[in-house]
Amino acid sequence: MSEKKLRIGELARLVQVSQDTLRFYEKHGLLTPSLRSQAGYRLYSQADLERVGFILSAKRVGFTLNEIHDLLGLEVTKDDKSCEDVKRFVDEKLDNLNQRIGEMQRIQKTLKTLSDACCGGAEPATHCTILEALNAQAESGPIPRRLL
Amino acid sequence: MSEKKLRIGELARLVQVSQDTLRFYEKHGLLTPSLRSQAGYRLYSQADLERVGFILSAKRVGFTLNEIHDLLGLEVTKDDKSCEDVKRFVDEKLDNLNQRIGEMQRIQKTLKTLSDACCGGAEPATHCTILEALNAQAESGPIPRRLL
DNA sequence: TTAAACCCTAGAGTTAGGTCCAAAGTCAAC
DNA sequence: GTTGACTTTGGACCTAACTCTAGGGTTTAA
Repeated sequence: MSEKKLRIGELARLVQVSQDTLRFYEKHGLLTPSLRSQAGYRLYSQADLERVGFILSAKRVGFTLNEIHDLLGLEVTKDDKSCEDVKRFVDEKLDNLNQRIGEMQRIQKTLKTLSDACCGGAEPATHCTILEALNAQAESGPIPRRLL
Repeated sequence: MSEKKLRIGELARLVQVSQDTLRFYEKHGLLTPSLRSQAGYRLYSQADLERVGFILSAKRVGFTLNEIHDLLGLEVTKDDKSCEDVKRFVDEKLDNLNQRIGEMQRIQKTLKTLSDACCGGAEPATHCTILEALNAQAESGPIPRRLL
């Protein structure tokens, strides 16, 4: 009852990247298929699938392949003295993840302001560009000035 | 009472990028200084400063320079029939911004799981790698299994 | 038993986003 | 009136992350 293994083409289709990309990740130590067939075909396991899932996900949120490599390499062992290092590294990543989420939310608001203000909004052409929308936001700070 | 203009070095220091980068953005149509001195020096206005701020912010959250170029080009005019287009474009960006925020939060949780579980946590070496942490998360779905 | 569809490797090429350099002009201060 | 810190241009160079090509082996369905 060994699990079903995927060949490179199947995995590629499944996760929507090219076969070249998967080979590229392998060359750079991010994803080594757990097995090869007699003919030398790469055979990917379920775990490999999860791994590539993480890689792509991390990539989408802005980690570089190098960072992802490091993340995947993180491992805390029982007798750990590297614990501190791991925690430091992870916490740093957490920090700038937080910062970027904040920034994204800010841009999200800006885009929303733009989208709302422009099409059939009450004010016809007041907030008309990204930068005006940004300004509109900035001006309405903690205490929204326009309402005073 | 014309506003204070910045030369390229001052702006560069202010926003923490190289002068080359600013010139690069100019060459690619993202940021043209509002003025040049007689000698041909670039002079950046307050508005230019805001613009570069937006560019860098958008870049940090994962927009490409091309996308940023398009975002900056967005403009809704009074007699607008392009309104639909703008809205479509912006809403699409909003969508994948949302998706990426979700993904970031997921990774954030994973990292937190890792950080918590590893250093002095109750369970010593159970969740020890990113992928195990991911799994731990997945297993505790809507109804956290471990607690049942 | 052969054609179509798959896989392999090695290495060259591409794109985005800078970064570096050389040769030369400008400006403030001493 | 020259030194030193600034600026200009054009073009070469760089890194990350693919993407493509050539030349060849494998598997499977007809």
